[in-house]
Amino acid sequence: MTSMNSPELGTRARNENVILEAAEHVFACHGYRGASVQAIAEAAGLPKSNVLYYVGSKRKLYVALLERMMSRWNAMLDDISEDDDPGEVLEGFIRSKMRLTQRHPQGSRLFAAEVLQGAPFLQEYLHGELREWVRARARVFEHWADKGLMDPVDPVWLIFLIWSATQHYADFEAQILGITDKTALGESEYRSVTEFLCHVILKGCGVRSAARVGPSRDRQAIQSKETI
Amino acid sequence: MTSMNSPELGTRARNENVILEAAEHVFACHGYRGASVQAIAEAAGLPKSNVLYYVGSKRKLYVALLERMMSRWNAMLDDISEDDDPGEVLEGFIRSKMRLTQRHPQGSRLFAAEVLQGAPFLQEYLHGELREWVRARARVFEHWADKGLMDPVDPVWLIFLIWSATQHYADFEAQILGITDKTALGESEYRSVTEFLCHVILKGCGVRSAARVGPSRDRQAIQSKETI
DNA sequence: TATCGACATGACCATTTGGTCAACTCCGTT
DNA sequence: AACGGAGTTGACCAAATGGTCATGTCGATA
Repeated sequence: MTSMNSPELGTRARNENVILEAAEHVFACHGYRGASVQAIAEAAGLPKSNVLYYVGSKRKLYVALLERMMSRWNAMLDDISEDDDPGEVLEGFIRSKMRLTQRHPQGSRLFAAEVLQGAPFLQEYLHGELREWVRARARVFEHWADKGLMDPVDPVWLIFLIWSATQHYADFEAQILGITDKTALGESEYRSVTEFLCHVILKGCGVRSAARVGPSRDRQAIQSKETI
Repeated sequence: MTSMNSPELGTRARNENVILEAAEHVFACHGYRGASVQAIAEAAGLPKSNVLYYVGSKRKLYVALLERMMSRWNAMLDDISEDDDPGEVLEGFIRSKMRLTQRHPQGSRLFAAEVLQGAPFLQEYLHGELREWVRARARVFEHWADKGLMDPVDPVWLIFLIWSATQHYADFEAQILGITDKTALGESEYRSVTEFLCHVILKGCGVRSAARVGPSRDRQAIQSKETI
């Protein structure tokens, strides 16, 4: 294994991957307490002892998953400035967040389950990094409102609106499938929802939509960013 | 006890209430599997045996809580018709749903946890009653769009938008508190969020806002409805 | 061939799980 | 005073929980 860290993953990396995927699913379904190592092991197709051998403990596994999800989230974030175009920024945010939801629904649900139980493992992150990120964004939004580029809405509520509206399609997938009578949310649904959200939210905030003619430079930038 | 079913609750009713409240909290935090009868009993201040004596089993308790939450939801629902005013209806929906979130955050979280695990106990409801309710609403929205009373947005996505944006303030309370650095969401926050959502969503759908001068007939109707 | 470290896993452990049960108190009726 | 049903609860059970450990297998190096 020391001799090869080449394209083909070593045994360790391969098994850890399998375990992480399985665990993300089980934790997302049942939360931290409700998930059992046995269930994760079965989902991974490995004996329980083997799972513990790789991940150390249930707690470490859970933390590793949360960290992976937060790093995906961080990789999605842009810095923005007052000089940027409000329409482009808002639309970019909506599209990025929606893409995150689409690509990592399990991770999104894992995050939701963690927050539902009071975010015991994410207190620090929420009160630190994320809070500052939101405040920075909020300041810019307020500046835009002052300049008359958008309605003077509460910028924090606006961020939460985008967050919730996109997150919903992962967390409440079961409800959406039940109601729309589909068996899965496909590319076309995600596209349709994204367009809808861009329309309603931008218009609702009095932001003129960014020029939308085919996939723009902006959109490609987002795509390449999200390809972790 | 047979002789008195007067104002003062009997022992049974009183204890069942205590247990339901405690259980709603624990189930909302940890989901069905993650909640233990022991934890519920401690939260209720009763011995485990006593809890089981009243509710029969963990499963029955969980189902009872879901049913209570769905009945609260049903009690909130209006029938609407094409002749109603789109602004009034949309605003009424947002306000009602927000009030439900505010009054029953535990119940909202319980519902979220249930849906997160794939809604095993609510399949029937989602595919039946709720689906029909959404479809009926959607038809009316489409009719309004045809008449030019609102933008031709996908009515189902619109319903989900309202659902998610309001639900968020219960389910992600921990995140919101962490980010806004508050310790609780109070009446003023809920009011502020509600006004924000009404503004953005109505404007975003191209619906002219209903005449808003103080608490209207409409608003009082909603209030009295929600007083279960 | 012997050795070593990564990988694999069944046996096992203390604790907790949901649930049962028998014994008990308490109080209104006879 | 005797009875009976609602309420109360500790003792108990089999099963599942997270985690440890000893015993392996296997392939690369010496």
